[in-house]
Amino acid sequence: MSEEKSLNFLEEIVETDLKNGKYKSIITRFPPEPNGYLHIGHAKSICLNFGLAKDYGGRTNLRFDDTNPVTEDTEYVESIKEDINWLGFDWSNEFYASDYFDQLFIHAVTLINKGLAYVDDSSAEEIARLKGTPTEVGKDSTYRSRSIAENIVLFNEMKEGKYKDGEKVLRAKIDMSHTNMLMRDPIIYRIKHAHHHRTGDKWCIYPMYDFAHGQSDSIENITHSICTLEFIPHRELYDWLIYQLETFPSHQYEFARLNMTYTVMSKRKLLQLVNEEHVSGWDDPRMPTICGFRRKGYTPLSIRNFCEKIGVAKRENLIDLSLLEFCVREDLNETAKRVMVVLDPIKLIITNYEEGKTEELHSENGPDETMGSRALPFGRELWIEREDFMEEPAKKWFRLAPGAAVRLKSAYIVKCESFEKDDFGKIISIHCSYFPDSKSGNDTSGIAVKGTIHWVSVAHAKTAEVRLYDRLFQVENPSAEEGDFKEYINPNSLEIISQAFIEPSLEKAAKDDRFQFIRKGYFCLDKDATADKLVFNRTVTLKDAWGKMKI
RNA sequence: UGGGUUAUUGUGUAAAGGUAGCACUACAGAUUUUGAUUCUGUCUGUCUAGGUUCGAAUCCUAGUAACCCAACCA
Repeated sequence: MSEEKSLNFLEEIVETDLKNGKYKSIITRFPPEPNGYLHIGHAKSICLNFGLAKDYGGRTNLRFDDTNPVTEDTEYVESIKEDINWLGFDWSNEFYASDYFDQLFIHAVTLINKGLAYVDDSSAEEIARLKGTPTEVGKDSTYRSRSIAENIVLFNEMKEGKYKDGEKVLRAKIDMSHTNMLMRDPIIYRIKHAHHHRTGDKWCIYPMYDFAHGQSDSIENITHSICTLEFIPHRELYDWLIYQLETFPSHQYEFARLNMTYTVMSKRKLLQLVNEEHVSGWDDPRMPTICGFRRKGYTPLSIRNFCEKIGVAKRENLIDLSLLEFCVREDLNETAKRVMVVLDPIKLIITNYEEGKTEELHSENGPDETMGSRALPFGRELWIEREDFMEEPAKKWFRLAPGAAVRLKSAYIVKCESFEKDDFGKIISIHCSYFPDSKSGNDTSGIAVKGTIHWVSVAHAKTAEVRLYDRLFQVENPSAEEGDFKEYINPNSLEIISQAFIEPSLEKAAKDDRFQFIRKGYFCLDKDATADKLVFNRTVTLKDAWGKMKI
């Protein structure tokens, strides 16, 4: 018996529709507005839409919802396409809502001819006032009773450019006392004398979201139009338009958007972070954008796995950042090359090791033997991590301390004999003796040590800048806190180590390489790296049981 | 004083009247030349109150809480 995999509610809907023969195959769509960069919340939607089609043998269109020329730009179109591809998905068609402007105009005329739409000359303020409130019914506009013929003339004049922005709108004629605010004669066309990134200056009237989006779905024969919870009230209008226009009956289904701890997910807030320079840009590795995660070193697989693990449902959620971190560690643990880098150096001198001597040692590149090994130069003087030495060792301390011995990874066991301090009491060097017969691979010393530390040969070390990223916010849910969310920005979200010591093999680091700096975390090369200056980003730390114990 | 949606451990997500499961987190232990990985184990849950039933997370009734809706944004 094969274990029955439990389905999320959307998969159940699709399976039922397919089983009942409602559709022969499904078509979904991912409908970004090209006015910003994609974030991890979009990744959830992408995985859902493309994943559903992939799992059930359907297709997915990429459709840019470009009905507001004022805020949209081709720059965003390109970045969105890049991000979707990077995540590992391909679309069946690349469409634009603006491709349908002619058809949408005809649909609008149809509504007018059916007496279901009218041109309103009221100001925005007046329209808002007459709309009422959720608890108070609206009132009809005085223009609501215009004749069909007059509406046709006026709407065409709107299209011809006879009116200025805001002078007139086209509204659906539904019900000003409807309990659903969206059904109170929603605006479906407005005048905007603006240049559109695709249609140029052909149009000066543009359809509103509810009109354009739903009918674009119909035009593309989208079977399952999946969106987030806040669009639930829109569904009634979505269905009304399909019914009145007698177009393909696409159906809208809603799921809860992704929220994650220690970050914000709204486009508006992310834009603020960029504009007010709290981060370096949309692809700042601290941003929850897809390009931010990419630059930080996250893999497409890890993000897809994350989207799989968080599930899909209709209740508000706040996902632990630790789950995402688990996913990226899970992937990188298997694939990242192990290397040694010392971030906060202190010099270790092996007093009984011949001066000027160099040995070539070897170390495994990863847990899987097929990853091979690499040469590692070893000498009398080494850089080790400052935090790996304690003058007065804590209990359960496995690392270096006066009189204590540790294994130097892939090298020898050393024992601390003494250490030196400068005038300020800062330790500047540690003197050790080594056991020649403890060499890694053929250790005959019989000495057992509890700790193993990483190191880099002073004589062979190269340098690099290393950027250590931490969570962008200090609180779990900055959006839910009192006051401005930016008050909760973590002031220590970026620590730059301008000169870390790296093992020589890292000089050949390439763009898509992933590394584990042993005992320190996963890292990748940053786009700022040049031939003269390497720059690494920390993708994520390793789990740190000792670090937790200390607290 | 309206309408809509949702409620299962710290966080997510399953269970379609029949043993509340899985993952992350946390904690404990084993292994470890990364205090990583791996392995083993432990803790915590059905919003509340009634009802129906042999049996309720699931059905009924009444509450409660959270989120969404008053852009010529999407």
